[in-house]
Amino acid sequence: MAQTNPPFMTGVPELLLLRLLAQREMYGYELVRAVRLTTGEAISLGEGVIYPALHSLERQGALKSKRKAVDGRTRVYYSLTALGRRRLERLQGEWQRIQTAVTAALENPGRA
Amino acid sequence: MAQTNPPFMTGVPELLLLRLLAQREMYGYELVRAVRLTTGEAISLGEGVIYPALHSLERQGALKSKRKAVDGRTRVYYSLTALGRRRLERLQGEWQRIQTAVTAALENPGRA
DNA sequence: ATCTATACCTCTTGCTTCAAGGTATAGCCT
DNA sequence: AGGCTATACCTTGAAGCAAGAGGTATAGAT
Repeated sequence: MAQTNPPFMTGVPELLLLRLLAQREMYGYELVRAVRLTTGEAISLGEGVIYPALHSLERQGALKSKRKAVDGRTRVYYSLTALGRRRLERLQGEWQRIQTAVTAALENPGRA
Repeated sequence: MAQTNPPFMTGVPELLLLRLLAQREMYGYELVRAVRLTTGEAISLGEGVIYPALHSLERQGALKSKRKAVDGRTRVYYSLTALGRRRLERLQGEWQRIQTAVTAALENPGRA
């Protein structure tokens, strides 16, 4: 059980969170569903992935949080900082680089 | 020093090795250069990645090896087994799934 | 009263990649 | 002879991360 280190997923949670939060502020539980939706159910991240990732990003200054009470529930809304936006851009570039390279290698492993 | 867990690289070495060896048998040192070439220098895997990966894949029965002496040097040539071919197909599908989902989420994080 | 959905959280388990370092031969230049 | 580079194999240690399982608590519906 507990499939550890699933292929191609390293860095993906962070990238998706930053991308979603670049649009509007959201809270953890909401992000769990948003990831499933925006990836067309192809990627599903559990709370055990989302929450630690959010905390880590906040600790590093990429996100800032704000508690809000809604319908007697407490939500923690996250939004991007300037540092977070730069981080998103950098990560997005990395993704582009690797995605392009791997796809090219798969299609044409004979020549560069 | 030692950039650990670089984003988006998990599973990539294995995928690239299987893909290259699906074309023709190759030896470790050759694969190091082949990866650089076929990815247009975008991805460069050191020997510390290649050799352990090859050993692991062989142990799991995805590869078989054959020693050859060439010009007084000993090379270990690897080639795919039937199990390795199935593994390549499965991994390639995984890559496709995640690559498509992430790209879609990056372009259009608002709607599925 | 029970169950489901919402909403937060932590801990442990396995990986995996990567850099650095280690061995040995062949060929070239000085 | 001596030194350097390229070839060719290899191992070890560090750092971190995704995932599942499990834990707490409130609101609303059956």
